[in-house]
Amino acid sequence: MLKRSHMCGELRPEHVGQTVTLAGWVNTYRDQGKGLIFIDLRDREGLTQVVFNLREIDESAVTEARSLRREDVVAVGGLVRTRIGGANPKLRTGEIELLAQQLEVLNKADTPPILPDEHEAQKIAEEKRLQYRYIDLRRPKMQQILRTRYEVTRVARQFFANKGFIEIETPFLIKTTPEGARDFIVPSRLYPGKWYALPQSPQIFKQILMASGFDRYLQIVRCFRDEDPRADRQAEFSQIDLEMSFVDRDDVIKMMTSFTQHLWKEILGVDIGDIPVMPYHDAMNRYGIDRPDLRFDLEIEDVSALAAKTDFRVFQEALAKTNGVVKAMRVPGGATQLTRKMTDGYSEFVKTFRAGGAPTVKLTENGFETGVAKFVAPIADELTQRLNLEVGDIVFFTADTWSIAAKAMGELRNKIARDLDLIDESAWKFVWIVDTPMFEYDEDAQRWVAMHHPFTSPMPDQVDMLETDPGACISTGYDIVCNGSEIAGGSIRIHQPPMQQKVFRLLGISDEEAEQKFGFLLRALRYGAPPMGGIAFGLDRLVMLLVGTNNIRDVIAFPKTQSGQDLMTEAPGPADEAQLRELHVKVDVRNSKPEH
RNA sequence: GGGGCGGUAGCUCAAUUGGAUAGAGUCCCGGACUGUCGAUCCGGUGGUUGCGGGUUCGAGUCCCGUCCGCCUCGCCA
Repeated sequence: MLKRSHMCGELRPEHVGQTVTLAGWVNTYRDQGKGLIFIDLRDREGLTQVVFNLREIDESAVTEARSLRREDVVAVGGLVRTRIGGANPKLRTGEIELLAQQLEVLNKADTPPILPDEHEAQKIAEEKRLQYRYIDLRRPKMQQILRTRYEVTRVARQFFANKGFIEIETPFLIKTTPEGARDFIVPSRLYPGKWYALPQSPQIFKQILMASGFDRYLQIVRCFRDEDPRADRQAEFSQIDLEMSFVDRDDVIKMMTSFTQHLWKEILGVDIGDIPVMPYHDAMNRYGIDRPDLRFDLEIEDVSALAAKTDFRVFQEALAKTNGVVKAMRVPGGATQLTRKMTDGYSEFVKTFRAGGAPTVKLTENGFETGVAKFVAPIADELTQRLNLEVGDIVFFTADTWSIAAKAMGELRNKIARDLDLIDESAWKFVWIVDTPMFEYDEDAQRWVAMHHPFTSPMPDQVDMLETDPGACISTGYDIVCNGSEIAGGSIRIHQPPMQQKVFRLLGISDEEAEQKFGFLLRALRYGAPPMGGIAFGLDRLVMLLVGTNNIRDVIAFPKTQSGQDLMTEAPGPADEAQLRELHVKVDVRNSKPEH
């Protein structure tokens, strides 16, 4: 076999005159006739033009070169020379070419169903790209994304190593735990009828490592949650998981701010500056969402008090509800930019978030017009003043319970920003969201559920509230949000058994159940656990932001589809009877089809 | 589990109101061409219209079911 001497992105005019050997994939072939063939040879570093010339080598080699097709794997030896036909500015190697002297076909490829071209990839159905992932991953863009992903983990390991963090692996085969997402479970061969679960995160183990005295822990780790995927969500995903001992909230925020700044500097060369801190309720009230996109200015106002003065039944009915509110959002210039069809569309849009609709008014030179203008007439001046309205503005309202109205308005805010192109795509807007409530009440289950997770500590001055007013109790939780995307979340943990017990009870987990499910954690706390706190960065989302994609499958080498299949390997697949017998598992596929 | 969009040649798409032998580009095959670079030009092969049923003289098109992909609500401590 011809031995490779250089990579295909490497050769420059200074190599002219050298005899080299390249190896790679045939990216394109251009046959100029019996005596002259061009091949663009590709490897992960780039493209190099190879020329086969009948005048320079024997005819059989040219004939063989002529049979090359896309994605054949070849090695070519020859002489580097300046291009005769002029340089190609599109290629980094565009000033030179390799005059072939030897050709070895290492693997003749079948005609590829898809091609790893950037201009093709835009058009090719993602289904095909996933099915032939090995071809799609040859694309320079995909290579660059996965390299960036590696760079992120490399920078993280280096940064935290310098800060005294130790990387420790935690098990994948663990015990199923209550709360949280649905677990993936794995049958136990040695214990009939018993099951392992795959971790939703290494949360409990990293806390125990703190109890074990490791002080600072890091792990870049896969997590598993058996929930429906989304554009930015996969059933298996990766975290940069961190935990620190003897720290409070500000210590963690400081450390992780520093890391985030360092990461953006290292990967993009961008100085993101300080990361502001915003209380959860501010985020919800002003932006309607706990991960506000601060790249644009639209803000939401609570106008309940004004709305109460109107006769509009929608407002009155909402305000009559427990926690009923009326929210308003001014869209500057929206009166002219948004058509009736669009505003009707927005009304339908908010219905998907269980709001009733999004009534509007436009402010014209003649005062409020269209929509609910006649209802807001009595509060016209106050509303104008409150929202700083100007002629040409449009105002959207939502009226419902606080949580529904806020969410509907928050989603509408993001949608209008996209539609009106208000988002500064070059901006990096980070914010810490803090002071999140410990619990929210689940109406369906009729009980409190943890907003973060059951191991989150309340703020020190809030401990008494656990008993008096759990719904108002503020946690130590903190999330980093970047451009409307949550990239990390964590908290100070409970490190004293009595408080952990108290929180379990509040969550409706009995002492017996707590002992059975979390006994090992409670004992670990009992035998001496330090105050501790940590965070986990969503690696996939970090990479998505850094490479500028909104598709999580782009940043995972072998991702799954929305129905949890791997189109390349066709997982999941059946297991044979013997395997199942060994695992003491019997399959009971209920046929949900109607009988007829 | 719900809603929306889609599935036609290897790939990307078209096909009028239900109407003739389902077309085009590209890929592939053959030919021409010694400076191309998303090469070009000429010719050709290539189809279970996702799958199963139904309506009809006739279905890519209409109806029912089903599978798959994407987006989304629920869900995701």
